[in-house]
Amino acid sequence: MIPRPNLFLVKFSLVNIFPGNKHSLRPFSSDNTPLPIVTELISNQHWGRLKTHLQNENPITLLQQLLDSRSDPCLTLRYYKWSEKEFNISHSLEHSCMLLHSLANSKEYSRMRSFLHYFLKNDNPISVSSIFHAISISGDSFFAGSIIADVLILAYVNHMKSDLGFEAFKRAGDYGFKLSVISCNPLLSALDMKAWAIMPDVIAYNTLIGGYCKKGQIGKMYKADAILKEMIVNEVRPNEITFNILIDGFCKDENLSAAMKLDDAFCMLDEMVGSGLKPNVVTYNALINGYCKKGKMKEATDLFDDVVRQGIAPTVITYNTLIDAYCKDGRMEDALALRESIVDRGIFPNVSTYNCLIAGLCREGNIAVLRKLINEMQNKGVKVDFVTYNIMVGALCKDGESRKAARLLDEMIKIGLRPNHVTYNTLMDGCCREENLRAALNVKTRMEKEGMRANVVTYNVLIKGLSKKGKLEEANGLLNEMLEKGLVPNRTTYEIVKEEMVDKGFVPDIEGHLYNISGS
DNA sequence: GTAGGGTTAG
Repeated sequence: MIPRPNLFLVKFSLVNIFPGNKHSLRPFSSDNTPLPIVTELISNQHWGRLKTHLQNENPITLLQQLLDSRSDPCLTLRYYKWSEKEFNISHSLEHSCMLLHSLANSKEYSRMRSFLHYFLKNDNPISVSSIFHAISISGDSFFAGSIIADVLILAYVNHMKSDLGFEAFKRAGDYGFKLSVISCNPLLSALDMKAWAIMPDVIAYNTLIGGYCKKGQIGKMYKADAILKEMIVNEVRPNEITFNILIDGFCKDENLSAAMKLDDAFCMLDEMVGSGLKPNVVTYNALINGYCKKGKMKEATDLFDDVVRQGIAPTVITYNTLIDAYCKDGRMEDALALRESIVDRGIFPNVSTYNCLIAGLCREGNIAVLRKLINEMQNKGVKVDFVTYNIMVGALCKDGESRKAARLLDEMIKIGLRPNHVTYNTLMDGCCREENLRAALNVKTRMEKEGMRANVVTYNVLIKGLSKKGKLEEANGLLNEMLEKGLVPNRTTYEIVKEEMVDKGFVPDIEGHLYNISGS
């Protein structure tokens, strides 16, 4: 038997392979403030200790640093509120808007709502026009600005200040922010203009349908389909995007009784064509991906040929879908050849193309080609991203090289790439596999120091590691911590620590979702 | 919950 090559023999340092990345070195935190320590104190609500830390510092400067350092906006929000109360200060309008922008970019809509509620609570005398000025200068995302305006109007209406809400409505128009039915309907009702209430438009319906398609429960597509019918009844015409969302949803629905069929997706395609809409490359990408993910490579390539015959130009995503499928099917030569051939069609492999191939080569343990491919990326000026690092961290962990994987984590931070949950969770899993529980727990501490909160996967990995080594008490401690933090355990949690979960009153329902019979 | 397709974690 040929021994599996040790991945790290390649001297796998993406920085060494990518000298170009060295120039983009960014400091992780400012030199004079130990930001990770501060974020940890905020995260654990150690306000007394934080106050000691702040003795010689301006609380406003710290807010500025938290905002500048891309810290978790929820954490920054917590500090914002605490510092206002503790030091009896009011943070500036601009800082408040910066925080709103970062909450909007993180899709923390309910926190935005409560923040604006808090902001307007004390009969805030700041004029609507100053607020809009601050919104426009404190962030560069037009999209986030629109959401802030939306939530602001809603907050005015909820505070019985519909005159100010109406003023904000007009200002939003001046700045070109796009408002939604979420704020406009309540505003119009407040102004007793019910007759003019805005019907949800195609974008609102598509958003709603997309929301159902993303959820993983049984019957989600039934509900999504019901909304399609509802929009037609309300005389809102579905467009290409509506059908693309639905087709993609059906392709990814794992709960269909006949999992190997793609009937529903193709019924949708018929309905789309029947409505006079023309399927585009996005439609076919979703269908090709559906075939690929169900292991039907023949059908996938036939459909691809059909698309080309129709004169629809495949995109890099079409090719990435096929390349990834070849890789996962063990057909690395086909995958590599396809990546070479697309250049002739004027399509250039991007970082995702390389990520698919790198993941495939790692699975095979084909280090020689892996090294060649990474050189090629460098020559073609395609920069590695955090997914590339996540793949490599995963590969090293699988090889029992979690310490080397940890070095890659350091490296990615050094070159200014931000690790995500996948990075930390993968590394923790690697440490657990090597029964190095202390290292795994250290990774969790580190992730929290950097302002990233542990998620359900984090806890599942650690609880599994601890239980496997018989440390049931500690595992139970983490399970409690997870529940205290308001995280919802899932099926995996249940499978790992069934007894403890049952003790706590959790039972899975028919769909595998957990609910708590003790009512808490 | 702020409209669509591809790559990474339990």
